[in-house]
Amino acid sequence: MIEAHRPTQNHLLAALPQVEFGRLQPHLELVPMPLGEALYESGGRLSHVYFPTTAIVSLLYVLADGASAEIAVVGNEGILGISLFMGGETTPSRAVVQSAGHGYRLHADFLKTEFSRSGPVLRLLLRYTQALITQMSQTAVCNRHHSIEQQLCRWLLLSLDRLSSDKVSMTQELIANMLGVRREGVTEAAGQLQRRGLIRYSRGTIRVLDRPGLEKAVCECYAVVKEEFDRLLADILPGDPHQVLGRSAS
Amino acid sequence: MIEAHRPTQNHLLAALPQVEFGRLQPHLELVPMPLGEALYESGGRLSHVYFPTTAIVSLLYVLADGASAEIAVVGNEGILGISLFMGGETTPSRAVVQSAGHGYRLHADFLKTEFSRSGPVLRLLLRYTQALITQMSQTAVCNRHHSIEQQLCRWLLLSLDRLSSDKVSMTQELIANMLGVRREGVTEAAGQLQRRGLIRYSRGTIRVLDRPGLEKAVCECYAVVKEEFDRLLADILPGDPHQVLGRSAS
DNA sequence: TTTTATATGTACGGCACCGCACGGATGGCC
DNA sequence: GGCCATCCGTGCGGTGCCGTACATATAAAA
Repeated sequence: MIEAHRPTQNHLLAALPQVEFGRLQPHLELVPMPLGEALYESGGRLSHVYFPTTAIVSLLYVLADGASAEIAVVGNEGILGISLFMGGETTPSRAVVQSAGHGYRLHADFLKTEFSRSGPVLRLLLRYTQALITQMSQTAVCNRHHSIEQQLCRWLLLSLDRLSSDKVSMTQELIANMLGVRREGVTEAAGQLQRRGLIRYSRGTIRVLDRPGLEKAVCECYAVVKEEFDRLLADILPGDPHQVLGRSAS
Repeated sequence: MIEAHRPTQNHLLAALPQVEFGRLQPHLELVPMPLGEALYESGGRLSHVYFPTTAIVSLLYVLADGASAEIAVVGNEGILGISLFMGGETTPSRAVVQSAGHGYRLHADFLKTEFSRSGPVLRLLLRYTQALITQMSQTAVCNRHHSIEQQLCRWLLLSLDRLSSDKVSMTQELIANMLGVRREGVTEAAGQLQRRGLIRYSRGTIRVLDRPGLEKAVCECYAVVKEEFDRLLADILPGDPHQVLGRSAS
């Protein structure tokens, strides 16, 4: 089955007024985002910004000794490459495709021109950036205070919100990398959740069986981030104002 | 001894071109920042932004159970209340004065007007915001992977960079709150550093005896944040381009 | 089908940090 | 000086996660 790709599958693009969207549209380029691809590397110069539609991308920090941690997740609600319009050109983080799919990209120069018009594009991107800051902050606190199991729940729900499916394709090894913990720790936590009937794990595919149950097991961090996204983008994004994120599958 | 207060003690204000600074200056209001004061609370509406000059302010996240963690430090190199110009009006974090001093504040409306001119003020504030994002991200990773001792070193150096003294006034209890660890953990770590002759602790005052030694003991996170601040603000701030942060005392 | 690579489950000692409890030290205050 | 609140040091058992090692299961390749 062939699925049609449209820029408006990205919520930020969809939120732009007609005029702005019209200006951008001819410059939006559909690109595949295969699993594991790095949209940009730590310190690397950015040539484009990316608007995921069906893909999910992780913002990762990698330490000198190879240890890493995910500091934020970006899906079809967001944009990658904020350092371009924030003025820094580069960041010390990596952006790695966590779930394969597609997205649209836009040339750096074009975005900067658009941004300097100080119109809806600027306002929208800054709002989104603030939401991203909230996500990063909450991640920092979660890293400090919550168990692996709680963090796994948070991670699963964040991914689920950005997919139109109840299946997350991801090995425990990769999840461990995201969370910055041992692979065995994830095995352990996932085993717990499975025994409680919340998920079913099999070789790189997690099926969520009981989402309400997951939401009971997760720490507060998930809700804080979700509500802040909804709040910050509610008066900008169209549709149900209290559901910026969330399952788009019925 | 009376010390004169000048807005340009804040590096961001000092970095503004004459014209912009001239517009702002009449609206800048000197305010004391006593230890423990909250400049804003989680979710609270902001009436002003703050430019610290001699004070240091912590951005704290507090969890429902009372546990907390510092996600960033803001001193005379920065500004508090970024959610005002980012468009969100509020954030889920608290801003608490960690080291007493002074700063200047500016009415929200005035700042927003200035920001909407899309001139140097906007560029400067966005650059700073990106540097802040880096600090938050690095904190998240540091929370995950580094020992209390390393984090204490990082915290001390970050504070030192924002003071014009080698003394940090802060009880171990408060530091523990910032780092999101037990007070005893800080006692332990500080004891180690003291035994190695790097610091001297006595009832709420830490004197740094061997800063180079501290810089050897700290994890990479400190340098990453410092270099990113210097890089992002180097072509904006006056003076030595490689020393945005750092001891201003000789 | 057999082989091979990859993914997941399990076990075990070690350690950093936690929660708790208490003793001792310091400095302000009467 | 004597009292008292605050701050710092220390000890102890518990636990969550780590590092390591190895066994098993599944899917892909030969």
